Amino acid sequence: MIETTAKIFKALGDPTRLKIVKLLSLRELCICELVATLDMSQPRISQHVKVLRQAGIVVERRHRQNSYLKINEDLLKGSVLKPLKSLMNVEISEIPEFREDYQRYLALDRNEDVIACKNKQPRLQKFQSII
Amino acid sequence: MIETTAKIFKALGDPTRLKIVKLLSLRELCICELVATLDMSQPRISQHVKVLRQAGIVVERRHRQNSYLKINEDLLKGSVLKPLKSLMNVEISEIPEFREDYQRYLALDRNEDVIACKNKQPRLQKFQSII
DNA sequence: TAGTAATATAATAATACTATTATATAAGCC
DNA sequence: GGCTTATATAATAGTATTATTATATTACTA
Repeated sequence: MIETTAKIFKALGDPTRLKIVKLLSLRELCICELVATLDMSQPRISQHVKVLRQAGIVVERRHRQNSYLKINEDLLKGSVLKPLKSLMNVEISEIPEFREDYQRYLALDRNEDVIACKNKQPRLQKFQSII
Repeated sequence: MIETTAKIFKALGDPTRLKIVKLLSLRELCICELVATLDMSQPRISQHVKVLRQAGIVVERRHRQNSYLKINEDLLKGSVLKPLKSLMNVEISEIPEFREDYQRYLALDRNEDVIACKNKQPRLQKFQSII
């Protein structure tokens, strides 16, 4: 869950890949058109597109020798962020990657064995985990 | 614009930082509480928090020696994605980083000087750039 | 079938990230 | 002032990303 979400954000966290995504929002383009438009080397484009594909951000349509790319409709609907939304909305106790962390958090929260800070400080209210 | 957007996504594109964000969605926590909860070294937490702060994802409140962190309200409102949304919604011709790229794209689109692919292929319809 | 176009992959060099250990700073407390 | 706590920064080693050049694959085309 954490890994999958991180992968999507990581894929969007690069200027070249964001440029590709923006161009694909205009229309479907093939690799060589991206190469010509962005004036970058073909392997460079191919490699970045691969990252975007593996993160499920763009989809590929093959026709003859060409590889036509377009944005995954989900991204256009704003639902790329579904993984982040569910990460933020789901109960932390139900997230496998937090199994041990959450136990420590609870202990700390109850001031039990895990004593993180010696001086107890005023604290803002908890807030709900809606993203 | 591209760089700023990439920075935000890059910041969220790391498992440790996503864990920190999720924990901060429970409540405000200080560095040492994050250290105790995630059972990671203090410099490791501090460095990741710095990245999140610089991307505007978390905000810091200083009290005595402690550094209390909470999620930027904007993130909770779902508007971290504002930069991505505006990137996707704004006219590409108005994005400085695309100045030269867009000229090449137009030429290619009109089949002018930039000849990207030799064989012209059937093409999906353009679609609107709504994310 | 030889040649070319479109894309993919490999090898590599340069750079950037991550986590660690060690040390510094800064704010209390005795 | 000397000690402790909380956090920051530096130096470093290991790893991962990025872009390049060179080469391979795949699908036409003449």
